[in-house]
Amino acid sequence: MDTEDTRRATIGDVAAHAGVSVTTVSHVLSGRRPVSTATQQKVRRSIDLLGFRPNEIARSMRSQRTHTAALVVPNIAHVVYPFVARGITEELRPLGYQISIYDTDDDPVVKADVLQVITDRRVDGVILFGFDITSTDAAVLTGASIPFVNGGLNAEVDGPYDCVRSDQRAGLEITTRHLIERFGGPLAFVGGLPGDGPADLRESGFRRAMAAAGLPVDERLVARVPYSWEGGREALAQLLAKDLPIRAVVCANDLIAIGGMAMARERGLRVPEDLAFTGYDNIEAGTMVVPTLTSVESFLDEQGRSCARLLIDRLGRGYGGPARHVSIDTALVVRASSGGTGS
Amino acid sequence: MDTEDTRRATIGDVAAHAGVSVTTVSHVLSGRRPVSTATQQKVRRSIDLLGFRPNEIARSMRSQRTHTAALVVPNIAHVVYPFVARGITEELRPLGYQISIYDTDDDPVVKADVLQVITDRRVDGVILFGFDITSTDAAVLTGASIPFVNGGLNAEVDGPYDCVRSDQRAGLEITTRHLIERFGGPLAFVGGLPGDGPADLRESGFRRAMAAAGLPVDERLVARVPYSWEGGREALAQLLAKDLPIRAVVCANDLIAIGGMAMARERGLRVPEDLAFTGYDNIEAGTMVVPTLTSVESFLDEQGRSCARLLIDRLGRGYGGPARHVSIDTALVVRASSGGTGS
DNA sequence: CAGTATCTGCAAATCGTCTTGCACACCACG
DNA sequence: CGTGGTGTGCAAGACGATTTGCAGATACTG
Repeated sequence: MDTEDTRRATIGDVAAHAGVSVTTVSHVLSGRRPVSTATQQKVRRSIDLLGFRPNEIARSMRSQRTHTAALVVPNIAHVVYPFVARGITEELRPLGYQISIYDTDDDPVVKADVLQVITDRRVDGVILFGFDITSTDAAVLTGASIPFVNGGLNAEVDGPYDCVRSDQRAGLEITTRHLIERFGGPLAFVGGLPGDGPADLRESGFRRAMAAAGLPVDERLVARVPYSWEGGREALAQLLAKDLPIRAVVCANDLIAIGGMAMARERGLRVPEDLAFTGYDNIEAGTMVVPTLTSVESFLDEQGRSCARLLIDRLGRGYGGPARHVSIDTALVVRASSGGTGS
Repeated sequence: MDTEDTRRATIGDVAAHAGVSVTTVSHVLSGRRPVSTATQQKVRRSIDLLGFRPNEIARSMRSQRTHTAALVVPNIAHVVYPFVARGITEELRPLGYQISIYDTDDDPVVKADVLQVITDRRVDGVILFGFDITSTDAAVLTGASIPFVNGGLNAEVDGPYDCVRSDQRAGLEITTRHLIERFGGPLAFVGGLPGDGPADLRESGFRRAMAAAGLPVDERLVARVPYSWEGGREALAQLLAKDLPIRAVVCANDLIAIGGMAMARERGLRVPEDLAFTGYDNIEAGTMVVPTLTSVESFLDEQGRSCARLLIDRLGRGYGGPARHVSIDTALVVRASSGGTGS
């Protein structure tokens, strides 16, 4: 038996209980018009007694604002996105925004659907992270006058939308330069498969650093494999089989580097004494393998925070004005795999 | 300047454009009353022309349903929660629910606030994962008649709420038994700090398996440290310093095990020939360290799916009926750290 | 004492959708 | 020609809050 009334109290219930009109209750709540102290107290007591809380749906209906920002990501289980989400939340929650995270399951159809749904729900703003934005996607949002920010690896620096990214090319230049300074050469490079998002950017970073140091790239020492531990093992097996001298390996991400190190050690090489390694992304596993892995930190939480700030800014300015582009710096984290200690 | 009208079309605009009443448009949309084919076509054309989409806020207001479920987690950046989120999404999205993920920043105050806010927004249901539910938390939700399900390590099997958990005690019994069968003894145990959520449960699993095998627990071989890589290193350093014979180490999670293995190898021990290890949680890093780590998989996505199913069920049945409790089985994953191959 | 501010508080309209009660037209049947 | 279905469509009233126009009390001013 429900002793409790199942329906939540409305502002009307409060007004009736306090013996005033709904207007008065609303004014007590919002403070937009003066209300006598006596009346205020009556009203507040009724509110407490009835456990009244304003219905946000009704509020949104009236005010046309939902105090909600949506974060859309391709796959929340991919390591990078949770950190981005935390950065965004930290920035936006204090301003009274709730963050709803939506996962598109790596499926463009689901992405389109999600975008439509959040548009129908009239979120105040959207942060897309980790996508190539299609013009249809953008049209859905702009058509509903919903501001959005694009972040992540594929965010177009030159696009017409606000965007945030980290400069991966520069990041790979840093690791390459680091290995050149410490060991000279010859250097091998293990990249991701072409077309896999950041692969081209990262490889171009390697090449640029080599060129800047006046070193030629030996194409026999360039391998491209899936961004995985197994990929790294395979790449190193191939490289070592060629029996060419190699002093260090620049890897395009940490999984490849960790797999590569494992293979090198299986083949009797000492890391970093015989062969040094660097990775990219600074994943947790890199701190737990032996030797610990030199990598590049791209400050995902900061990327998230930047997205949030851009969105806030856009919320204030409306759709007008130029698109803003923010680049987040990366940082080298030197560990044992490249000789360790300091940078 | 704005060629586009910034306001989205409403059902009224459609009606005016098609020369019919809003009722008719609504009936075309919902199909709840027959509408002549000619009228239907007129209306549909107007809808397309105007790009009309029903305002979900207004819909929710009217229907008292938001088609939204909230997932609340302590910290989305903690490895386990994204997988849970994926499981939930997979189960709930096909049923037309949107999933909003909320992060409480490991802060009970934020948790209370988030719960209040999602209540105010009238989500249809809530999944709490990874919390100790306080009676206040529950009261907020039940007071608003919002069904919820509690999942995760601390979900109370005997509590009055629907809940899902994996049997960690059984999981640790499995690893302990596995090591006993392979190596006999003596066995050491490295657990988490007492009071840190699952620590007590996991330790009791170890003890139960030892008792079942008729083996005494040597308390000198029991260490308790933070659930971290550093904790594992420290624990092994302490244990090895005692200079007692140890054949294998049961660790309460993978981070501890990986750190412990690293320390053991630094001290010149071979893993698993001199000292075998097992972990718990089956994190990715365990597949990348040398030797690879034997662990326990607890099927987080399946836990998520179960939560979702329980919630759906509750959504259908309403608040009545008994609380349901689901336990998700765990599975041993044997890798090199305990001798490898097969189970 | 009349005239004018300043407080208070109410009634009613609004946000966008869905649903219910009616009404009108048309057809068929006895 | 009445009677009773079907189709078809409109007007009006929720849902729960906010805001605006008004009006009755007071209090202050000349």
